[in-house]
Amino acid sequence: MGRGRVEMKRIENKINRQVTFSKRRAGLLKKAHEISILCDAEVSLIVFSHKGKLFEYSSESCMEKVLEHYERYSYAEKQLKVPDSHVNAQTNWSVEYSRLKAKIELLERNQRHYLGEDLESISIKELQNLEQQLDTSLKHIRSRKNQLMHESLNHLQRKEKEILEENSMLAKQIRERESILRTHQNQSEQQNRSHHVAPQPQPQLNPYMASSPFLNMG
Amino acid sequence: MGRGRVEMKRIENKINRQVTFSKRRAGLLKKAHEISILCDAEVSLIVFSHKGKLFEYSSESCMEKVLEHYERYSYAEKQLKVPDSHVNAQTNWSVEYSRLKAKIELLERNQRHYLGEDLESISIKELQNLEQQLDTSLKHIRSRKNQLMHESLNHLQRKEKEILEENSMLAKQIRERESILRTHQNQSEQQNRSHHVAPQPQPQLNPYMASSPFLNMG
DNA sequence: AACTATTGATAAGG
DNA sequence: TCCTTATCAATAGTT
Repeated sequence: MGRGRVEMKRIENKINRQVTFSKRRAGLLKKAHEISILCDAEVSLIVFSHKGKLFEYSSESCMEKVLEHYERYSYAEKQLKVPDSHVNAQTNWSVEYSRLKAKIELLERNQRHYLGEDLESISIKELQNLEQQLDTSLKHIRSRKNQLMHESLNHLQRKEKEILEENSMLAKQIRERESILRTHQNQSEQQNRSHHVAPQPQPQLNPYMASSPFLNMG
Repeated sequence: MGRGRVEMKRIENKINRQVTFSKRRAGLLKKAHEISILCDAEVSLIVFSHKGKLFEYSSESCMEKVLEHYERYSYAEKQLKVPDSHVNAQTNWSVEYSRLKAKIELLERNQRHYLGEDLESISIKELQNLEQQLDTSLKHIRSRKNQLMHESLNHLQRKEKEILEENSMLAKQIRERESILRTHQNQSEQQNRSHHVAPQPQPQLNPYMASSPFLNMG
């Protein structure tokens, strides 16, 4: 297609290669899409340009979905084909990778169900199980929440009591200080009758201000 | 290309779809190969047929290589990180492995929470979020369950109606058969007054037996 | 699976 | 990158 036949080998001219790449890439992506629509197929196409730029097509909403499908499928195939005999380091990693991917896929699917999403695919029986499960979960969660709130309440009540006690102690100290000051004043008045000393104004006490300067008076 | 334009929608005819699938699949794989050769690109193509059979092409020796490249690339893109160029295959696998492990751990932790387990480690605020989340999930699940049960009910009601109609049709046919028989009996009696013919016993009709022999009476 | 009429992809050129 | 056009590969429909 196009003017003249093309030889099946790397296009050495850089510009030509770039142009052909972008044309054929568009065509390839289009055809990938078409087969997925026409034939109801699940398609994933990944293309890295020579320079390392990524282009991709996925028939599904998310590429990972197809890749996970692939990993699961090829994992199952490998399990059937290679019965644990001649395994090198490379396959070990691949197998492990596929296994983890499959596990993640399963967990994510479950999570969606726990979040009430993606429910179209599950049967009435499974829905009932799920409902019962979440009902039980909610009971546990509410019970734990109540417990925590009770503990929190108790803690606050203890704290309040402590602060009140401290408060009354501070008030007592203030009264003592007052009486001492008054005694001193009386003594001063007796010693220097010619001077008039005005009474000191009382500062307001904030009962919750733990770092009040009065604390340092103990 | 081909005789007449094709509409871009799922081919409903199963045979046609299957044939088109295998033709276009071959074309797609060929083109994927061609672009990888001509333009020196790294290509991976995964196709699952409607029935779930896998077909794949990879320009590299091993599909996993491309997928790994993809995962690294898209993961890096997501993380907005610059892909470090000086990493060997070993560290790649290690990084990928621990990434997956971490993901699984997180998912499993979440799952335990959704199942009302392992609640000691989470705060009141998180518990409240969880409670609200599961409450919403339960609403969705119950709504979906109700929908399914309604559909099931409607289906059964339609079925019942159909069966009742069939039933009454069968009853009508029986009445017709009876009257024909009676006519014949009368004729026989008139022709052979010397013979006494006993009335035929009525067979019991099972209303749900669709394959009743009466169906064949037209 | 093979054939073939027709379309659509694309190489080359601007 | 986009447009145009000549060419031919891909393929839809048929046998």
